[in-house]
Amino acid sequence: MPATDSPQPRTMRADARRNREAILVAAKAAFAAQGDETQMDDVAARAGVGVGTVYRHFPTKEALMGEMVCRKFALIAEHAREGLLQDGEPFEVFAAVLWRNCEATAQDAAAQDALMRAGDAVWDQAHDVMAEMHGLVQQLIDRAQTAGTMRADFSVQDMPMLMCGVSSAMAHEGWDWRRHMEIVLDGLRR
Amino acid sequence: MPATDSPQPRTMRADARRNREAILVAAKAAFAAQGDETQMDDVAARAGVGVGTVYRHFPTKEALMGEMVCRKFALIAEHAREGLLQDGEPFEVFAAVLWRNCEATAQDAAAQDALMRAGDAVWDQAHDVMAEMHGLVQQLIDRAQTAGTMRADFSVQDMPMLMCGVSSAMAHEGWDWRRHMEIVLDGLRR
DNA sequence: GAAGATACGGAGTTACGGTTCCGTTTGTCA
DNA sequence: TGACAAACGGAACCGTAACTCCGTATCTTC
Repeated sequence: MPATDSPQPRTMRADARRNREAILVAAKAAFAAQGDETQMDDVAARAGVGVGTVYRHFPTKEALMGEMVCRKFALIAEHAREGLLQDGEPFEVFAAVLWRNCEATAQDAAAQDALMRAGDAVWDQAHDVMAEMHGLVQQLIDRAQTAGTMRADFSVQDMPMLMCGVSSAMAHEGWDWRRHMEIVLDGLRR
Repeated sequence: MPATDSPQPRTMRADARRNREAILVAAKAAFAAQGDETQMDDVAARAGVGVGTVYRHFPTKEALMGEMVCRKFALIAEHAREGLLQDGEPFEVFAAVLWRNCEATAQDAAAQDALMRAGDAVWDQAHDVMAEMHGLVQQLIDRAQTAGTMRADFSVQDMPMLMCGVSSAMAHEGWDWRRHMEIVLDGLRR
C-alpha cells in the first residue's frame, strides 16, 4: 500500500513514466558499480537522460536514494510474505527468508553499502514500507519463538542491526559474509 | 614496534611535539562528536591551532585518520596481550577481550564509524599494527579452539568483519549493540 | 494536425571543504 | 643574546559535485 510507486498524480506522460523507471534502474546499477562515489551525472548518463530529467523526477539525490531504499524494503516484505505461507520448522523458515534477502542484497552490495551510509533523510522516506515489513517479520519471529527454537530475547527491532552488520561485510573484498550470517544464525537458534 | 609514534626524525621541536599530540586528541574528540562531517578546520580549532599546522603534521586528511586507526589497533593489541596473560576458560578470556574492546570503542562510536567508512588508503597505514594484533588474537583463538569451546571454522580473518558489524551498530541511536555482541558470541561458542 | 502543456537536455552556477602559500612567530643552539 | 632553522596561522585557492535555468523537443487532446 505504501508509496513505492507513482507519488505524482496518476496521469504522467508516457515518456516521463518510462524515464522515471529507467532512472531507478540506472541508479541501482550505478550505485552497485561505484557505491558511494556515484554521482547524479553518472545516473543520468546510464539512464540515457540529462541531469535535468533526473532532477525533475527526484528533487534531490537523497530523494532518489530514498526511493531505492523503499524498493529494497518492498522486496524484503515480499520475501517475508512468501515465507509466512510456507510450513516447516519455523526457525528454518525464518532463516531461509534471511538467506534469500542476503543473497539478493549481495547482488548489488556496493549499492546497499551506499544506502546504509546515507543519512536519516534517506531512510525516513521508507518509514511506511519498513513498518509493513516489520509486521510481517514479527510474525515469522513469533512463530519460531513459540516453537522454542529461537532465542527468546530477540526482537524485530534487532533485525536491521543484524542485517546491516552482515551486509556491510559484503562490500569488503575478502570478507566472508556467509560465515558471518552462519554465526549470527547460530547465535539466534535455540 | 610499528609507526605508532614519531614518523619524523627523533628531534622535533618541543612545540611541534606538543601540537602533534594536541591534534590527535582533538581529532578523536571532533570525530567522536561529528563523525563523518568532521572537517580539518574543526580539528584545528579544537586543537587550538591553525589548519596549516595540522597539515604540517599530517599531509592529508587520510593521513590523520590513518594515524587514528593505528592508535586504535595498538590499543586492541594491548588488550589482547593482557588477555594472553590471564588464565581461565579460553573462550571466556577471548570474549572478555572482545567486550573490553567494544566498550572502549563505544566511547567514541561516531569516530569509529567515520574510520570504518574511510577508504583503503586510511587502513593501509595500519598494516603493521594490524598484523601484530592479528598474531596476538590468533593465539587467543587457538587456545579456545584447542579447548573445544569455540566453533572450529572461525578464523582471525573473520574478526574485523564481526567487529565492524558490531561497532556499526553503536553509531545508530536505538540499536542495542550489546545484544548484537551476545548473539555473535553465542554463535561462536561451542 | 495545431495548440498548449508537460517533459527534456546540458551548460552554467554555487557551495563546500581539502589543500596550499607565504609572511610571521617561536624554539634551539652556540 | 643573536642568528637561523623549524614551525605556525589563516586567508586564499581550486577541484568537485549537487543543483538550477531556460530554450527546445515531445506528448496529448480536441
